[in-house]
Amino acid sequence: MAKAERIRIYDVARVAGVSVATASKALNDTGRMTEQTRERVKQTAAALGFRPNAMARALTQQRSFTIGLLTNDTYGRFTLPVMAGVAEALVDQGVSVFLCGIEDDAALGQIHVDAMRDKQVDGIIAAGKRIDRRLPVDLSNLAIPVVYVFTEGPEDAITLVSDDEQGAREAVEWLVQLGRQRVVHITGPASFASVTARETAYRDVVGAGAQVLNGPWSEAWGHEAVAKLWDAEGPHPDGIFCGNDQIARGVVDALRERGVDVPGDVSVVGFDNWEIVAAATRPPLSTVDMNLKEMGREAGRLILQLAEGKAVPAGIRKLPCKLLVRQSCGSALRASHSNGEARLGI
Amino acid sequence: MAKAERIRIYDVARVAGVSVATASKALNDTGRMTEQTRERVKQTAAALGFRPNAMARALTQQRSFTIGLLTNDTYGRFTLPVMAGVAEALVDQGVSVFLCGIEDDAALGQIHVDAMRDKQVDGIIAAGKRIDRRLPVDLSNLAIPVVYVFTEGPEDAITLVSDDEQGAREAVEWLVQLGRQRVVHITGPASFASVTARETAYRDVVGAGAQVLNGPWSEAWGHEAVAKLWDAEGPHPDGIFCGNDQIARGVVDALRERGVDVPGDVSVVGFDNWEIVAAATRPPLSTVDMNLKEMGREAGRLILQLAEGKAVPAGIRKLPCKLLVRQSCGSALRASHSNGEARLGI
DNA sequence: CAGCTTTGATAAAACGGTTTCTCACACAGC
DNA sequence: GCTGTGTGAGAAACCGTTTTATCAAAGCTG
Repeated sequence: MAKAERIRIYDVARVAGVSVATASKALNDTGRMTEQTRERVKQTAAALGFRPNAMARALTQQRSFTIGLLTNDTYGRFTLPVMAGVAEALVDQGVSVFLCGIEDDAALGQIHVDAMRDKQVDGIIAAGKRIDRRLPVDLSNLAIPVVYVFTEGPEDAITLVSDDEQGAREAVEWLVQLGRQRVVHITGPASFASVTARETAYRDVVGAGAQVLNGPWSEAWGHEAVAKLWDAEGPHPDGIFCGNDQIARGVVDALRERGVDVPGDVSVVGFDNWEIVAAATRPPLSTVDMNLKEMGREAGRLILQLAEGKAVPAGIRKLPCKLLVRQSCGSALRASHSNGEARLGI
Repeated sequence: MAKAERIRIYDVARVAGVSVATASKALNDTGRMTEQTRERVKQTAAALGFRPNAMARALTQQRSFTIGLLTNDTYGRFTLPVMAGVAEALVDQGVSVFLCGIEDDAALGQIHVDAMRDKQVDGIIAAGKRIDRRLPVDLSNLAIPVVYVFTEGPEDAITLVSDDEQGAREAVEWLVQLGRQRVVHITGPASFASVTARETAYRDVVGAGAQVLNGPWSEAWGHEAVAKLWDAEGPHPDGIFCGNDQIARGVVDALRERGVDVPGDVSVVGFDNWEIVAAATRPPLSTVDMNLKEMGREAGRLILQLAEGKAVPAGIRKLPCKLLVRQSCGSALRASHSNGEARLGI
């Protein structure tokens, strides 16, 4: 099969016996003409396998059907699901996504933003890995719509973040519902906004007797925190709400090594639903899912609206988290909705 | 700051007092003119902040400075580093990357390939997660250069894969060098080409007394395999080469639970260098890194060559793996080169 | 049947660049 | 002084679409 010359609308018009203008209008369902003519052009185009040149089209219209996804988290745990959601929301509309990792590098960020502008993207989605940090790029005064996802944006921007407080509340309430009396919170560094948000919710639910341990976001810290708690005087906790899944995994491992039964003696809940960690924990970890993919979908929808010129009210939108119950809490009354078990290749 | 109208080359020409043609030639370092004129145009362009419209440029030239990255592994462990490498190799050349996840879905794949063609990408990189599986898309007869990475391509294609045999050989030789006498191999399903490649190398090095256990690619299988080995009669292994890091982590955990010292009694090596698993294992896991990022870089370089019309010989290129020594083997004589500790956010 | 409106289709002008061709001019050679 | 030659610059064509303006023919109206 010869690599055929690409068919242009000119060819379609010639074969269909009409002018280029008519062909264009027929294919785009615009303008006026006999239904018969329109149909003939369409069939000719289909028969010839005509596909319009997106560059030429973008030049005349004001749309390139292209958006830029700028991310800090190349290509980490947070941006990944977001990307998947964005792509999912846009593929139906024929919109393609430029992926640009900027790695906390302002210069690199500028390069990518410039490249995006040159390539006339219809919008930019800026995605991060912390909701209390800005990306090292200036996207204001850009004449291109911008949506911020899981990162801090300017005051008057459209920003999508997770509702950490609500997620944490659900998790802790679940532990309390299970009858746990002494629930502690082992979490990350207090410098993170999500840490304080989750902690606030935790204290709200637990009330007096709240106990929070801050440390690094690591399995090792989970071990260490358990050691602290169990080596201390007095009654041990019977419920542990962890700031993320890595800490939770460390906690569960440490408890097992001490002969403490999870979920028999202690219920443990994590945060993030990082499948690879949560599903491999023994027993599998109950955890809070931030619905990052849905966040991506929503970002895609919003940027599309903006690209089409529709107005979207600015402000911060918190998207709800969802508690995902596995086996680390016991008594799984709540439906599991195990959405997507880890598909682990080699 | 008003969102200024975009500066066109027309504006540059007018301000510089030359024709559009001259301006274009000045900026692209083509054509003939006084060095003085050229410089004046360039300075005018810089002063005005002129940036050429990539769409318009792509229409006349035959380059869109855009490539498509088609991946099966949305957005998993293998494609991620590959993407990073690709992007790194291309950003300097002003080439942007369309990321398209196709999820083993032929229809979705076709949609994305069509979208790429419409958008006139200069090349396509097809990346997978298994070197013995094809992507569910037909990229032959495409009139656009294609490079296959970490996936099986057509016979006459340009394909980049990891050299599993060499990597496995290095790992096992390292165990033997350390004085390990009874090295076993716990690995994934035999249906994977990489499993047989690694096994072949293992048997080559170990010779008589080789023992291979196949199972799923999971931590659980690591536990199970250790149980089988240690519950059996006769002397226990003193070296274990694992088919991936998850299995290795299961093995190390299982050994610790049995009171077997790693690396004192047994040396363990994994495969993949999946930081989040390998670095969190206690002790941190020695493992084989497949250099996926370098594979991505090479793919980027190749696709660039092809896009520029240069010929590149077809065939399968195996890129070497690198043994990364951490603490699960003992006696770390070999330099560690711990390239990039896990940067774990919240 | 003259005058007006609607209809179907087209020619031509964008879009924002690059590239090919043409041309005026200065300069050297005879 | 006339011709050839290189040089700097610009006019115009082109890339492949969309869109606007135009127009002939047909259909109505009174």
